Amino acid sequence: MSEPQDAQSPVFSYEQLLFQLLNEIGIIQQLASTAFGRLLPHGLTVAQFTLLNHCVRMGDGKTPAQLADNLQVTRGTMTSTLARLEKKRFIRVAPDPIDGRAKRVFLTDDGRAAREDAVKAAAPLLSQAHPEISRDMVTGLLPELRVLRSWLDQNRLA
Amino acid sequence: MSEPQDAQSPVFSYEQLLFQLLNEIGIIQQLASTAFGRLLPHGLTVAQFTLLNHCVRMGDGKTPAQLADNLQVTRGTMTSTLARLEKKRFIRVAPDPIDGRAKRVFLTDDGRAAREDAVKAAAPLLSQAHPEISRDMVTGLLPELRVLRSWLDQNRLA
DNA sequence: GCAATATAGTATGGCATCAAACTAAATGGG
DNA sequence: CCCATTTAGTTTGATGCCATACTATATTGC
Repeated sequence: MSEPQDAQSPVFSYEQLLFQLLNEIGIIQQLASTAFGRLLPHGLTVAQFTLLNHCVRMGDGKTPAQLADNLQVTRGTMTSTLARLEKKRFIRVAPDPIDGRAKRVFLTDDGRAAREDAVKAAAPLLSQAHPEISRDMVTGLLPELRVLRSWLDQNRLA
Repeated sequence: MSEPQDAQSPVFSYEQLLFQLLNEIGIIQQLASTAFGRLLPHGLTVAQFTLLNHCVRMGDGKTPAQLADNLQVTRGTMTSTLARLEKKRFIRVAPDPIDGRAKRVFLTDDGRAAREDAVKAAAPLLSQAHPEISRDMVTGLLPELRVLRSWLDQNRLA
């Protein structure tokens, strides 16, 4: 029915192009996260690894509310993920000594070790992308996607 | 502790960079899909809209297995989404006259209308991204992300 | 033809996610 | 001081998603 279209031509509206982009991003996310999740050790899920990784890289001792904000999930979601990680003894959750409403989240030694194992388990899969996905392509994409993320973050509708 | 690093410098390994990229993509996906889901009409979810939209754009009459493959979800997931859309009368699912195992999925008039409404509801949000996210940026990102998606698709472990 | 295999679809169970409603503690304006 | 509001965290219910195990139908090899 329709001819193949070059993305440069004005046949696609800006809205259509942006929608295609977000669509592509959605599928990449799904494929990558499913593949990654399959090889995580210690029964870790992607969400659980993401939290451990964040604590290792950004420092622990944050409140659940801060973590939820940093990782872009609701507090309810964070409550659930923290409970699962605590049951596995990968984190420790202590009451905040100053603010009676708040808690503080700390990594355990087991948690650090599990995160290390996960990083080691994932490395081969990532390496496999080379050379089809070149380093230049990755370094080129990163700043632009950060702009996009930043915009979405700012314009979050509450 | 550590100095800010330019992504071009070899301080980040290829694996680390790719991981950062996938991380960024994950967060973009989550923010975009949550925002999009909030303004969908008729109680549509993102997954349900995606299916309707696919049928409108790529033609209906496909089997659930084909749809699952096209949209990159498992067949179990597709069974569930199809059931919800059928309950809303947005699609019709008929047995395949030739292959006794298969079914065929067709849009209803209500389904087409609901998809139209959804597109109209989403347009303002997408337009809002201009000019922070330029058309050139979008058209530049698209082909590269398609390469990445394609690679992940090919190397799907399973 | 028939047995072995492959494919279509379903069912179950578990995790992640959001929205909305809720409890408890802190904060701020009179 | 106290009440109203804000903030931290939890709970509940719904959806999406995967993995796994299952049924039913088709295909293939002998």
